[in-house]
Amino acid sequence: MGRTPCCDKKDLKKGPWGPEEDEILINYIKEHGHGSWRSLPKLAGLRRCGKSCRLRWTNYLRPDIKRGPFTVDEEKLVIQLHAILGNRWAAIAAQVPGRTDNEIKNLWNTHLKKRLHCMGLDPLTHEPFTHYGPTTAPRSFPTTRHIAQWESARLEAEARLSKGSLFLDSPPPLVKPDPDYFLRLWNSEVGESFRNMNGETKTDCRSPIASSSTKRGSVSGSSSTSTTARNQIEDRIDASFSSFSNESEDSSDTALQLLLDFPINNDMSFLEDDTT
DNA sequence: AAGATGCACAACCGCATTGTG
DNA sequence: ACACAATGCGGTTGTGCATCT
Repeated sequence: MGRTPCCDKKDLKKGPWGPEEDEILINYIKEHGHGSWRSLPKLAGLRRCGKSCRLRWTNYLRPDIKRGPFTVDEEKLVIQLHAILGNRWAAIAAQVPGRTDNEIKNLWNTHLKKRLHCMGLDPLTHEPFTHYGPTTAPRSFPTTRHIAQWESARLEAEARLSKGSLFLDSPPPLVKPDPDYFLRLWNSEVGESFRNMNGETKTDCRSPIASSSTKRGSVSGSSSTSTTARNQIEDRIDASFSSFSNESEDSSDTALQLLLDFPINNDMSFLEDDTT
């Protein structure tokens, strides 16, 4: 009754791939395509299971993979897509060109999750934490309605995604799936409600941008530099989005507005280094 | 200088889904 | 409709490197 193992575990190598193995795999796929992953290792002469070969190819060796650190707009996009799609890394990766699901998952688990947490948001739901006491609870904001609206938008996005089309009723002239769809969604009334809801929280965490793009606080750090830091961040944001807008030219205003509306802009205190 | 600690990333594991006979 | 195989996906772990104490 038990599931048959994906491969005969005997005599198979595990652990990190060596350069020779990479070369064998690349050459084989270049020449024959991957075909059946299960039979590939035997045909290519690799002592790996098919699963391992597929993973190595899709996460590392594929020629269209973009390596290097995530840009600010990529990170924003991942956060926004996560709000819509949840932990569906493959679906998120499909909207972030050149990035793999594994990479995005790692980014989320190592950086973005902590960042949302620092911003007072639940990384799972993107909602503000509700651990405040009864006296301070701003229960009046229409959380339930917003969540329902947001969930509705999310479900629609999922449905469209699953159909391979991300466009609304009147398709834009672009043929490719457009990340800007999510930006528009985020910037819509629903997104705005969601953002406003998030914006009610305060945080004293340090900058997500600084912490991700520099190693251990190399961004200058005292509270008196907050304006400078803020300007720097805004400059970087402008730069990021101007390049982003080159690909979808009508999105620049929306994207910039989106970013300016993003919760980090509501309270920039965490941009400051947390050295005390 | 050396050990401890934390972080980032690659890889593995097991379940879910899809395809096929 | 069912069983089985193949593949895809997400969660988790292992490892190497950088930084801290």
